[in-house]
Formats: sequence, structure tokens, C-alpha cells
Amino acid sequence: MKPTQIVSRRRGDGKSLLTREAIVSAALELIRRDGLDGLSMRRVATALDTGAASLYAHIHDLDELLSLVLDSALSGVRIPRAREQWDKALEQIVLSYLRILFRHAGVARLAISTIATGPNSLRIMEAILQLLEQAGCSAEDAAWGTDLILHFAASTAAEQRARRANLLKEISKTLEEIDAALYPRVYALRRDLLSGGIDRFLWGLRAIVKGILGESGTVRKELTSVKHR
Amino acid sequence: MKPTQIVSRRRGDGKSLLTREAIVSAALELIRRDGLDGLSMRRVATALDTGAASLYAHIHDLDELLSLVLDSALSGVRIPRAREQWDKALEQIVLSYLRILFRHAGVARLAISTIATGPNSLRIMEAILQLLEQAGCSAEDAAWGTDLILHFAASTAAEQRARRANLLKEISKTLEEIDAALYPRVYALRRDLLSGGIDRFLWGLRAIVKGILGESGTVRKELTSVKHR
DNA sequence: ACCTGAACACCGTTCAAGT
DNA sequence: ACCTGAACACCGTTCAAGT
Repeated sequence: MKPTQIVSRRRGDGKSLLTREAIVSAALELIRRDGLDGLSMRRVATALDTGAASLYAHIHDLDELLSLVLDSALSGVRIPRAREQWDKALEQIVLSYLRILFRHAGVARLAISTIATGPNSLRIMEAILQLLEQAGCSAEDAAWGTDLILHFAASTAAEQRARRANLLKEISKTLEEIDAALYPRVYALRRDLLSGGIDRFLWGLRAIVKGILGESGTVRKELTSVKHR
Repeated sequence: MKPTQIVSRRRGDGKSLLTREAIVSAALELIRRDGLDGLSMRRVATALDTGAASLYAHIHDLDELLSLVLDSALSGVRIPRAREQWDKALEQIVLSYLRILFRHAGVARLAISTIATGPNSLRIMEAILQLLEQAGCSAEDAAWGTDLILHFAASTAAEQRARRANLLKEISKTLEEIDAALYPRVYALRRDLLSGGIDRFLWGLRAIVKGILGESGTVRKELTSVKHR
């Protein structure tokens, strides 16, 4: 009877079409504004003027949405073309990764708890693997090293984020009140333990990279002997 | 009239007294059995034969409970007395920490997302700070280094845990299917990226420690000049 | 002081039913 | 094929009321 009316119910009214991309970008917007805890299927649905059930036509479950959101955020990570100086290039990539994680609260926590396999994660891993090999790492050490570096960056970002919130005050107050006789070093270094922004990050990155290169080759043999003790 | 009956409603019937300790140990038991996602106020309450509301007389909120659970688990971390060989002692402590996190699924995830300030965390930090200073670190580097080491151990444990679940199969399948032309190194190293147990952990720990010691002193000056670029 | 039941404001996910 | 409302089985937390 009225065949022209049989179209997506999303057309005609003000609503835009419901797509995977629209869902992911709404979720990213939400996570950016309210943090990871502010994200829920129901809230994403509300932001898109629909019910939570509608999302399941495009996305398998919350876990999948979170993976997609992480990779979407990582699309902003810049990888330099020229790579003559592997150490400079490595720092650029990892700083860019850090900045992205830092920009959106909550995405850092996501990066920690997920073993990422999205295209942007792969892009970043590929670049770091290449640089570590260029630096003289064995392929196997580069694999573990890449993982180590990315984990370190994600942890740093997540921790910095936690500090932003009123948490920092609370924690430093707790550290201020600990028993200085029982924990003399912790007490003496209570400020250093919480200090540091980009300086601390670069310090850690360089320590890790130096360590990876230093370990390369020599240690695997040692380890096998340790194992059999 | 019947003054002898006016006692805790917890007495008389089979129920044991509701205490902070009982709540924490029930929560730890739950987390050990079902993982972090299996833990909830309501489930802890049920395990103690009561309603969720009753817990709030002893514990401020879920966050506090999680902190208490983490520290309770960390009471199992052993710290050797004799410390002539700082490197051996350090590995013993960190391996003990790792083993504890590994033993109870979910506690590792907890250790990552929390900046721990419980007595057992402090105990562990104090010991590592001491060993790093003994190794020749400056106090400030020891502070950052301790944090770095503990984070690394927690990340490792959390990731290993994630692998135990059916997640590993899924991830390695995904890596098996990626575009080898686009990501040649990731593809070539797909097994190495997921491999490794205690070997990989010791490799990383030694890399980090070597890095920390190598960075000590020289780098802070560099960093200040970098900052002003 | 400690414990309780009921209520409030949320969750993720499923499913039959609509277009 | 896509979208929907209602339902199911959960959450953390509060609060008046009981002992």
C-alpha cells in the first residue's frame, strides 16, 4: 500500500543513521567527557536518541565497543616518516601515544586492560618493532621490548590521570601520615614517589630502552640456566 | 523485660560476627574464585549471610573494600632478611609479589588501577627503595624506579591472567589473520609477542633495573635542557 | 552501635514484536 | 535488515526502622 514509507525508521525524523562509526564516536565523546566510568551502553544509546538494545545490531557487546573506542582514539597517534635517528623517532611515537592517552581520560585505563589488536595498535607496534631492530635489538627482544614500552606508557598515562582527580590529595595526605620510623625511605621520598610529569616519563622510557638494548643477546642464555636450577 | 536478649543479632544463630576482617577475607575468597568481576558488595554480603547494606557499617564503599583486599593479598609477599646481594634480593621480592598477584586472578588488575598505600604495599616499597639505594641509585631515581618495577610486575601478572582465559586463543587467532604485508614485523613476531612466562618477566625486570642504574645521575641534567627546547 | 528490608537509580543483554 | 519496548538478572548506595 505505502511502499515508499518502508524505509529505515531513522530517516525522516531528525535522527541520523545508526552506524558502527556513529556508535564508536559517540562512545569516545562520552569517555572523553566523563571518563571510563561515564561510559555505558545505555548512555551511548541515549546520546544517539535510541535504546540500548538497538546498539546490538551493530556491535557484539560492551567489550567490543571498548576495543573499537581504544583503536579509534589511537588513530591520532603520529608516526614520523624519516627514521634516521631511531631514538628520536621512538620518543616521538611514544610521546604521541602518551599524549593521546592523556587527552581522553579513561582511554588510558582501557589501554592497560586490553591487549589491543586494532589496526592503529598494529601500526604503532609495527613502527616500534622496526625502530628497535634498527637500534640493534634481536627480533625477539624487540617483540618483548615493544610490549614493555607500550605498557609503560599506558601505565604512566593512567596514573597521571588518577592524580588529576581529587585522588592525589588523598594519597599524598595518606603518605604524609605514615609511620616514618617503620617506612623511613617511603616517608623521605613521599614527594618523589608522586612527582613527575613528562620528565619522569622520558626518564623511564630511556631507562627501559637502555635496559632492553643492554639485555639483548646475553641474557636469554642465562635465563635458561636459571630455569633448571 | 528481657535484657539478656538485647545482644548483637549476629549471636545466637549460626552467623559469625560481622567485622571488617571477615568482610575483607570473604571478598578475597570471592575474588580468588571468580575474578575481579565476580566481586560485588551484594555477593560479599550473601557470602556472609547478610544484606549489602550491613557492610556499610564497617566499610565506607566498594573502593575502600578493594584497597583493603589488595593489601590483604599483599600480606603474603615475602621479603628476605639478608640483603648482601641486592640483585638477588630484589628478584626474590618482585617474584614473590608477582606470584601473589598471579595466584589470585583479579588482584593483579586491582594492583594496576590502585595507587596502593596500605601497610603491605609500604613494606614492599620500603624494601625495594632500600635495595635500589644499595645498588647505587640516587634517592630520587630509586623512588621512580620502585614505582616502575612494581607497575611492570602488576602489568605482567594482569596480562598473564588475561591470557589464561579463552582470550589468548582469540587474540592469537586475530594476530594470525592480520595483513602480513601491512604489518610484516608484527606478523613475523606474532608468537613472540604473546609468548613468555617467568623468563619474559625476569628479562624485563633485569632490563628495567639495568636501565634505571644506567640512567642514574646523568640524565636529569639532559632532561632539563630538553624541557627548554 | 550494629544490623536490616526496602527503595532508588542505575547496569548489560535478550527477545518477541514491529517496520 | 534494522530498530524498538519491555523484561530479566544484576549493580552500589541510602535511609528509616528495628534491636
